[in-house]
Amino acid sequence: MADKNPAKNTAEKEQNVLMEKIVALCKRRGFIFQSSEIYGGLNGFWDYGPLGAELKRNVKNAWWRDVVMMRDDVVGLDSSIIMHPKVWEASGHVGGFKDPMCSCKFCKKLYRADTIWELLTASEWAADLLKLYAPPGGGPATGADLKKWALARGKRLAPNLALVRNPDVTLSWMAEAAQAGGGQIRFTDAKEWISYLSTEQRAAGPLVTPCPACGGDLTEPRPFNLMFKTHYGALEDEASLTYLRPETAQGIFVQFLNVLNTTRVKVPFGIAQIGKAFRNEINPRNFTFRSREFEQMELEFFIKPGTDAQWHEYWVKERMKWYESIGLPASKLKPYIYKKEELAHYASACVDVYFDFPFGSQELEGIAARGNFDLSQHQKFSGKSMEYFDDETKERYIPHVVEPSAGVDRIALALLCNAYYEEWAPTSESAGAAPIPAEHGKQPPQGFESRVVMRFAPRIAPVKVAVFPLLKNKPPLVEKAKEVFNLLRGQFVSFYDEAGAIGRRYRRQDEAGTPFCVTIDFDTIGEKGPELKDTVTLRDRDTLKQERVAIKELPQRIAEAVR
RNA sequence: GCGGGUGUAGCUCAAUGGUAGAGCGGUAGCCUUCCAAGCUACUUACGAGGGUUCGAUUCCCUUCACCCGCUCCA
Repeated sequence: MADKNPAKNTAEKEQNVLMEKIVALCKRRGFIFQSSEIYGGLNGFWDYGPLGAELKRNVKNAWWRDVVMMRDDVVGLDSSIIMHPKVWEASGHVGGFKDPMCSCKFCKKLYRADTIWELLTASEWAADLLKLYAPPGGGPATGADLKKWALARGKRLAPNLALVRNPDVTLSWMAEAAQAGGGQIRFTDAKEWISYLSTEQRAAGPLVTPCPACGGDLTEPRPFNLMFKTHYGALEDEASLTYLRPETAQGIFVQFLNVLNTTRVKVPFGIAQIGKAFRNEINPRNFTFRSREFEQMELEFFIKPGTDAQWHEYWVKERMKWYESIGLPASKLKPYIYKKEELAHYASACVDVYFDFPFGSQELEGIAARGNFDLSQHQKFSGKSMEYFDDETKERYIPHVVEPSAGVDRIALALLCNAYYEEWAPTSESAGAAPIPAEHGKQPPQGFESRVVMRFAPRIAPVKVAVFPLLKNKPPLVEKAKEVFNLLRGQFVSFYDEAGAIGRRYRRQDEAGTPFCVTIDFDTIGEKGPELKDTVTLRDRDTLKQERVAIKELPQRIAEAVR
């Protein structure tokens, strides 16, 4: 393989450095901590600190407000994490949720067992070798042909294939097997033929499946069960085995009839749920992006069969708009439209919402048109009819469903990555100047100092407003500041700080992403006369501009900005 | 799961086979101080478990976590 483009390497390195800075800030400021850190941490699990908890709650509240509160056609649900084990048989998770994996004993590559044959036929060496399975003369090639291939093309293309590693041994056991079978081996198909040529010694075990990359021996498929097993009841026997839910969606399908019967909803309508889900990811990576315990926001929107395409399109648009409403810019959001062959057999369409993280473009949400697969499965497994009677058309049917399913933790991470910004802010000697964007690898000019600011949309910022007395050793200022703080804290997540120099307190709030800081000074307590009495400075996080505002106007000013 | 790297204070980084030091931060105090100001004091660390050794943060082994690459992502 040729060297990677050095420019790309540099860019990648910068992105890695950026991600490291974001992770460091998350820990330093109390957004995200490693789970069980004092015991050395636990791979794939993360805790949210005081600021992270607020951020995450804001994400969930924004979603609940826009998807449930503000709509006539969606109701909420909060189902249990542990459900009847049959739920997971019906959903297909028990059967299909464990992907058997094989790895190559030679080059160590890892494959999903059910994709290997596909990869093989696409690989250069197997495609080349397969020409000998059905040569122009017909029938599999002779041992001499195979040996010739092994010594020439095979050596280059598939160095670890048994036929190439040790052609004489491989071909001789095949010849023996042929003799024992009466002259010729009857291969059921090309797949089996390849497996024979991949097996150096038959006595050592079953036929070998070769590695698509190098031809080496793959291990037997090992099941990876991606669901967390647990037991209900105090006895840990087979009968009490169940799972922590790998998605919240099934709780919705399972309670479909109860919701239908208690809320007088009519198709089309949706059931929304926010909650934790658990998956034994093979390889957690990229900070909180792929965690083993995570939180989902899922909507199952039930529709009349045949209206799938239009509702799917509707929800894709709605959801893209929503991401912009919480401050993720359209330029970093991309829809990924599934190709026909990538869809599950029951799905008619699926679009993922991708976000440009520093570690690449990754999925935040999937919006799938799943037909009536889930309700049909539960009807089949439970024996309960999931049919809906449409009063208007007098039709009876199992509703189809469009499922927008979003990851709270991924969205929170996207917000953190998007908010992180380094710039050069004026120091006291050039106070009043506007901040300027930092230039990579350079020092700020005279009168400026670099600052890190989390530019969250005010709507999702963890803390909305911080209140400071200019000096803490002047009781009238402190008293007044506490009064203002108490005025605001009931309406907004607010923070009171009197420690250290005022500039330091501003910078602390910049790293927390607090959009507003209110400072009580000597004018507030009337030292400069009655016209400035009971006014404060309202400082804007992004522009650093200060404005003189009457205390009684503060709640409205802030409310308008954080709505 | 494989390969490579890393692990010393909250952060960044030192030193050392004889149990560790700085800068920044944090806390407290002084200061009529609006963008990480100044002065003073205080605070905190060798990821975990074994082994070698009189003695291990340092050498060896194991393990855990994090980062990078491969792979995977129903």
